[in-house]
Amino acid sequence: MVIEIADDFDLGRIAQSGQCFRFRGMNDGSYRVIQGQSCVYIAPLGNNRYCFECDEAEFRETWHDYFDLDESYEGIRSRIDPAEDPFLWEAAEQQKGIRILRQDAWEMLVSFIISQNRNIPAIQNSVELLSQAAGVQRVDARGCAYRGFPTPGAVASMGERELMACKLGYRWKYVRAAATTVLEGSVDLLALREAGEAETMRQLTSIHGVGVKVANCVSLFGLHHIDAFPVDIWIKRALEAEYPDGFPFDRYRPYNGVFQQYLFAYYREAHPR
DNA sequence: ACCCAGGAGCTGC
DNA sequence: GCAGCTCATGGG
Repeated sequence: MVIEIADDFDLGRIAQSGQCFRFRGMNDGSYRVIQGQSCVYIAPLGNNRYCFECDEAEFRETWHDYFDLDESYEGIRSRIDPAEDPFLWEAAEQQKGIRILRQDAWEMLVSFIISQNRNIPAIQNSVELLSQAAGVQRVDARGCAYRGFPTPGAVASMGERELMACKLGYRWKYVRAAATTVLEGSVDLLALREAGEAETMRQLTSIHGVGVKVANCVSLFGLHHIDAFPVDIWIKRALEAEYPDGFPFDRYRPYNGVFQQYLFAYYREAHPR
C-alpha cells in the first residue's frame, strides 16, 4: 500500500544509523526490513510517498508503530537553536530523516549485547547468523524465505558451539545469560516499558553482560525511552571534542536520545575509519 | 602484521 | 571506587 509521510523519513539514514541490524538495501532501491517475526519491503516513490508491500492491517498494526509515525521529528529538531548549539544543529540538519524506531525489547537486548566492542557490519552479521540458526523460517511478500528473530526459549536452548558459530566470541555466555534471565522472568521487558529510568537501568544492568551503555541502547531503541543517551566510543569522542563543558541534557529533555542519534551518525560520518 | 570496534567483567590497589 | 587488563573476531 502507498503511504505519504510528510515528516522526516530517510530509509537510507535509518538503515545506517546503528539502531537496527536487519535492514537490507535491495537492488531495485527498496529496503527489506525484518523486525521480530515480521518482514516488509519498502520502496520510496518520491514526493514523500512510500510503497509498503503489505496490507493496510499489517501497516497499521506493525509498521506505523515501528517507525514511530505519530511523532514529529521535524518538531523535535526545531527545539535546537542554531545560535546556541551550532554543532547539534548541523548534525541534525545533515542527518534529518533518522527516527527512533520502536523495536522489540528482547531483540534489542540481544543485539546490543552482541554489539559490544564490535563495528556495525560485524553486528549485522552475527544477528543474521543467530536468526538463521534459531529463528523460525517464514516467507515474505515476495515469496522469499526469511527468519524471524529467535525467542528467548530458542536462544536459551542453544549450546556453546551453536552460539560460537554465530561469531559471538566471548559474548556467547552473555547472550545465553540474557535468554535465561528473560525466560525465568527475573527481568520483565514488557513491564519495563512503563518503568522509570532508574528502575529500568537497575534491572537491565542486573543481566550478566549488560552494562550502562547496552542498557541505555535497550532503553532507547527497545523501550522507546527517548531521553536515554547511550555513550559509546563515538559519542564519547564527539562530546569531548564539541562539548568541553558537558552536553546540556537538561536543555533537551525529554528528547536527548533523539539528539544522541543525530550526533552519533554525524560524528561517525565526519570521522570515517 | 597491525589497529579498531554502538563494552563489560574481573582483579588489584 | 577506579584504572588497567582481558575477552574473540571481523573490518579497514
